[in-house]
Amino acid sequence: MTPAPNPDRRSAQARRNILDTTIELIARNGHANVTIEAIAAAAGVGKTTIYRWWPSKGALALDAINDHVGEALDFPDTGDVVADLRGQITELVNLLNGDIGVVFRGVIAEAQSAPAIGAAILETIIEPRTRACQARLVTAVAVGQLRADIPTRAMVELLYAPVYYRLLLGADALRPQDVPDLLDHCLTGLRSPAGDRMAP
Amino acid sequence: MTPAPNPDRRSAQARRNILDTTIELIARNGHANVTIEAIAAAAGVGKTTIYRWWPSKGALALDAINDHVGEALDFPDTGDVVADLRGQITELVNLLNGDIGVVFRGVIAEAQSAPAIGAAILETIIEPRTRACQARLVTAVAVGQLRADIPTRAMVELLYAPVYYRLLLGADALRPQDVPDLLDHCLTGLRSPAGDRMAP
DNA sequence: ACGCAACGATACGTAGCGTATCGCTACAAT
DNA sequence: ATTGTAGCGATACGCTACGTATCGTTGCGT
Repeated sequence: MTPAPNPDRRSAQARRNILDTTIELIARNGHANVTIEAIAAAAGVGKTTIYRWWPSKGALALDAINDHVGEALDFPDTGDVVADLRGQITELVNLLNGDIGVVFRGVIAEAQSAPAIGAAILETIIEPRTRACQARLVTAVAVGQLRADIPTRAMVELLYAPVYYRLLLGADALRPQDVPDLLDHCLTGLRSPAGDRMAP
Repeated sequence: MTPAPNPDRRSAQARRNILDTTIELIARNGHANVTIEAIAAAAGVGKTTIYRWWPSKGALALDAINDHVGEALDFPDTGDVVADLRGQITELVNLLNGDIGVVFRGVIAEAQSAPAIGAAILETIIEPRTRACQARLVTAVAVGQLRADIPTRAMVELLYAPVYYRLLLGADALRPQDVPDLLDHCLTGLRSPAGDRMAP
């Protein structure tokens, strides 16, 4: 293996240009249609520099996402879990409807054949926010706003799965204004409150 | 454009070999790690033959999926919508946990940067089964088993989104034995039946 | 002033793309 | 029976991007 480079001597300027250019190029052309050489050229950087710090285009794009999103999407606690979820999911939907959404789709795509990328997505994006959401749900369960007989982990998946389903498999994007209904359906359930009146 | 080939003179043998080999190779190595040249070689076929009938690896893989799945995953109607959903979703989970799951993940991945593939997935896989599910839900609504104030389209997404979420973003696969609980959570909802007892 | 390591640039061999061009063969029309 | 047609497998082609190696250059710490 090539000797590891020294992060202390790393050019902050080159890193910034690379991360910004990555988002811009992928957002415009799609992940699969952007080459590392093109990113290097557009960023005014030697492609050696990219390969020195990132092992693949997917890893670079994932880094660019995390750099751009930063501390956004943190979880509030107003006491009303429905309002908190509505706010957070709406914010996520807005983010995914922009440039970040295109880049994220590409990274998830690459992860389907590259387990290392999948693990990195989970570790840097999904898991931290899942845990934050779980923590919020735990307090909601404690005050009786949510059922206590469902693992909060399962709740998180149930709430966010439709967002990612629409991102990756939907005919069109989920709109922010659709979030309240979506949330209500998850919370109230599909079963009729009237019960089964099939047989007379 | 190259003149369209005549389907009547197409070699059924070559088509069979290509479709079977595609599933086999992608299931073993992952979509991104299989080349059309490798499929042609393993199928004992000239790569010209593949390019003559399929425009891309994604289109070929999608065809191979549809060929292998065939009429499976049809929708029963036993009168009990919960049992019917449980059976159908379990069947889907089993399918996605096998070779088809690997191939499908690859096709969805390719679709993220290739809108034509995405449209083809919707048209040949998602939409027909969504409509079949919707039809079953409509009868369930009619007999009072499901709420009448949620569009059946939204219900379908709510039920199936967690399956695809786990397929594409999960740390590990959804097990068939997890389906009943998942279904119950969707049907009953996350909100506590006791109501909010936060403030004394 | 010096040395080191990251930098941008460039060259390189390799893999796979998608197309073109071979006879060869199976089948349909005559 | 003969002939024409068109899909077939094989092979060669130019091209693009990959990922690595190797330059001289530059900027920073000592």
